[in-house]
Amino acid sequence: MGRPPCCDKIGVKKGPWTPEEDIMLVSFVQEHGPGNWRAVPTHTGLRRCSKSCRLRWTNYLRPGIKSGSFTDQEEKMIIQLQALLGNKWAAIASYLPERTDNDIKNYWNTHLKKKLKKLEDSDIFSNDGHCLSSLNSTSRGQWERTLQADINTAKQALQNALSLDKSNPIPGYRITDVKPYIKQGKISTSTYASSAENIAKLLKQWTRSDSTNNSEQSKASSSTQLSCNNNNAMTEYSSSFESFEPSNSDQFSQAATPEAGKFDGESKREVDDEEVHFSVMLESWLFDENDDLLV
DNA sequence: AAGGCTACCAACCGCGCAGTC
DNA sequence: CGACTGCGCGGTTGGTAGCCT
Repeated sequence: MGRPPCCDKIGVKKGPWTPEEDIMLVSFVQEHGPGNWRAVPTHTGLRRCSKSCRLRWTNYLRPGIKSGSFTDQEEKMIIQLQALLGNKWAAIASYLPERTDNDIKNYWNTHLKKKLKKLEDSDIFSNDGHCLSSLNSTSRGQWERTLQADINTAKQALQNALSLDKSNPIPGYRITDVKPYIKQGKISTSTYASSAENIAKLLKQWTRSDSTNNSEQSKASSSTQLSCNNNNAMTEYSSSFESFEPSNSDQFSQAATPEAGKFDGESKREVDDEEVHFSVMLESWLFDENDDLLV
C-alpha cells in the first residue's frame, strides 16, 4: 500500500504562483496563522496542494525573508556550516534566519560548489590548510567544541527564556524583543521585513507590469479576471501595504507588532528572540575567528 | 536575428518523522 | 501498536533569462 497523495491531484494547479494566489495565501495566514496547511486550499479556494502553499509561504512570503545576492559573510557562514553539518540545509538556514533553506541550497549548488571545486583544484587551497570544505583535525575539532559550547549556552538561555515567557499571552516572536538588536545595528530592519512587504513589492511589480502591459506576465495578469472579492482584497492589501514602509524601526515595530503574532504559528518562532541572539553570537564569533579563511 | 548553451532559481516530488486516534 | 495525517526536509526538475556563436 503506497502512501496516499498529500492532496487530491485532480484539479491541483502547478507552476509559478500568481499575485492573486499569493494574496489569498497571505490573507489566510494573516487570519489563521501559518500551519494547518491542509486547510488552506479549502478555506481560500486556492487550487494548490497544501505542501505547495507551505513551500510558497516559507520560501517566499514568510516575514523576514531577505532576497538578493548573498553577502561575503553569509557565503562564509554557509561554507563553514556546510563543512560542519553537511547538506543539512534547514539547520544551516537556522543560522541565517533571513535566508530560506531552499535559497541556501540553491546558492550552494549553483555557486559555492563550483567555487570550492575551483579552489580545491588550485594549489593554494590544497596546501595552506585553510580549506573549509575539508576543515579537519585541530581546527575542525576546535570549531566543533566551540560550537557545542555555544549550543549548550543557547539551550540554557532558551530554557530560561521559555520558563520566563510562559505568561506571554501572544505566542510567537515579538518585534519588541528584536528591537534592541536592530537599534544596536546588529540586524538590519530589512531582516525582519514582513511578508506584507514582500507582497507589496510583488504588487508593485505586478501593477507596473500590468500598466505597461509589456511582459508576458502582464499579459497573463490582465487576462486573468479577478473576482470581486479578489479586487477588494487587492485594494485592501494595496492600501495597507502603502502604510507599511519599515523606514524606521519604531514605525516598523508599530506596524508589525499586532500582526506579527498572527504570523507566528510556527513552532520555532516561540524562541525567535533567543535564536536571533544566538545567531548573532554565532555570526560574530564565526567572523571573528575565521576572517582569514577563504580570503 | 536565431538557435544553442548555460546558469539560476522557484517549485515539485518522495521520503521520513512526529503526533494523534 | 499500527494506521493515518500533517509537516518538514533534501534532492531534483523545469522554465526562463542571459550569453555566446
